Order: sequence, then C-alpha cells, then structure tokens
Amino acid sequence: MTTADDTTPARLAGKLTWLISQTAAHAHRLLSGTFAAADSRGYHYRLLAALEESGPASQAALGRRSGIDRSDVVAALNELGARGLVDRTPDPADHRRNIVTITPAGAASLQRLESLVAGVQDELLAPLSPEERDQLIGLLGRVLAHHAGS
Amino acid sequence: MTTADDTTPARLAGKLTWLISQTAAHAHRLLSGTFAAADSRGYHYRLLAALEESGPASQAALGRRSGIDRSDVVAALNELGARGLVDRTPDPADHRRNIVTITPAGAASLQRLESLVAGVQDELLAPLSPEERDQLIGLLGRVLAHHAGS
DNA sequence: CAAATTTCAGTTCCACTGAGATGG
DNA sequence: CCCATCTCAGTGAAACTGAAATTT
Repeated sequence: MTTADDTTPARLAGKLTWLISQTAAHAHRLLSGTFAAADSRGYHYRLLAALEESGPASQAALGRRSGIDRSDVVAALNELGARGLVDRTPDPADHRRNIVTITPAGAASLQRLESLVAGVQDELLAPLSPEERDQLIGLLGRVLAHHAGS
Repeated sequence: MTTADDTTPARLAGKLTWLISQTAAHAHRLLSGTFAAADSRGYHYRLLAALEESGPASQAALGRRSGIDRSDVVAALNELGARGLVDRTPDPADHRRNIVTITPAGAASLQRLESLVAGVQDELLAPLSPEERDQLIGLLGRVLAHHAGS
C-alpha cells in the first residue's frame, strides 16, 4: 500500500511563486479547455477584447495592448480573419500598417467568449467571498503595476 | 505619432484569470531566467525540493508531489541523474518502480537554487508589505486547496 | 540612413496524451 | 484480467528570436 504521499512539500507550498504558478496552471487548464470547447483560443479572446475596447488598431499596437508577441499576433489574426471576426485592411496613411477592425460577428463572438470566461472565473474563485476576490485583485494588480515597465 | 497605446483593456485588467496569468508569466520569466543562468530548470528545483522534504520516492509519487506530469518527470530525472544530483535504483520490493534518492551534491544544488528562488520572490513581491504577502499566500492557498482534488 | 511594421521560419519550455513493456 | 509504473514519441499552446521586405 503506497501511502498517500501526494502531499505538496511545505517548502513549495509557502512560496508565492509556487502558489501563483499552480493557480495560474489551474486557471489555464480551465480556460483553455473552455476555449477549446468553443473552438477558440486565449489569443482570440484577448485580441477581440483589445479591439472592442480601444477600437481599430495596427497589429503592433494590438500586440502591445494585449500582451501578445508581434509574431503570434499575425497567426491569431489570420485565424480570426478566416472566420470573419476581424477585418484587416492596409492603412492608407501609413502603408507599413494594417488597420484591424472587429466585425459584428467578432463582437458577437467576443460576447460569447466573455460569458465563458466569467464562468471560469466563478469556478476558479468559488472558495472566495466577493470581498476576498477584490482583495486578491488588488494585490495582484499592485504587483503587476510595479513591474509594468519591465 | 504612434500614441502610447499600450494600455491594457480594463475588461482584462479586472479579470482574475488575466491578473493571475500575467503575474505568473512575469514570475516565470524571472524564475526561468534565473534558473537558466544557473544551468537549471524549474522542474529540477521542484523535484529536488520534493525529494529532500519527503524522502526517496518512486517517480510516480514524485510527480504527484511536485505537480509534474509523469512523462516530464522521466526527462527531468534523466538530467538530474546525469549531473549526479539524484540516484535512481530499481525498487527490490516492487520491480515496476525506481527509487529516486537525492545525493549530497543534489542537496547542495537545492540549497543554491533555494537562495535564487528567494531572491526572485523578493523581486516579484517588492511592492507588497509582509502582511500583504501573507494575505496573498492565504488567498491563493485557499483557491488551490479548493481545487486540490481536481 | 535609422526606425517601425508586417510576416515567416524556427526555438524553447511547459503540460499533456497515447501506447508499449513490465510487473503485482 | 486489471491495475500501476516507467518510458518513449509526439502534440499543441505560449512566448520568444532572427531575419527579410516594405515604408516612413
């Protein structure tokens, strides 16, 4: 009888880097599973959200907003474009750029993804009260803000 | 005049899944950079820590303890074994198993990695007071515990 | 010329799946 | 027969690098 030795080492359990990465891994499992079931990916959601919130933009600007590498933006936009969720047209004022616009179908898709994300959040944060969720948001927000200019 | 349009969409900035994954990504960048500079990887640290804390174990048990996939445990232990940081010998009582033991060199390596990790933690959590760090640890710990049996 | 944008090709790390072989 | 373990091979997302072509 192999004793139940699935206990996480205390040495790790007390480390914030461990807790954060484990929580992130769990969140990622939930999210990517949910996105996959909707035939989508995290990149799609992030790009559509950035587009709807801040309006049409060049691909480089989109990448900066959504934290996606310039190289991955290309591929993700190809996928979104193929589904008619975004339009890509050359910028008449600056021919180096493409202007990316979200289509009505894209906005509808975003709304669907949004509700999926909300569901995942609820599942992930089930053990926390609303106040505690806000606390967590505040703490993480401050950590991120501090390294914003990284 | 490419206006500074690197603002993260509020829609994302308020989502815990976003905050967590961004923070985790940052922590991961810091950690893996630090580990790489020490010619090591996160898996090595996790496995050595699990070994030192809970003693010799089978590879499957190690994987459960340290949250590493059974398949990746193999490769990481190969690397650790090649450096003489762990010993792998067949279990005389159960020939399906390898018993993995940490060597003195492994313990020394763990100690070095440990101090590197401590440095990264401090850098990551610089903006938080000790009380706030504890708060964060508590909140994330509860989230993780809730999904422990996932 | 220097700088920015888009794009392609390729790399690394992480998490995981599937299958085979061995043994309990 | 069923189950656990170890191993290998391979997949796929995520983040990144380097370089080329174009345009400002």
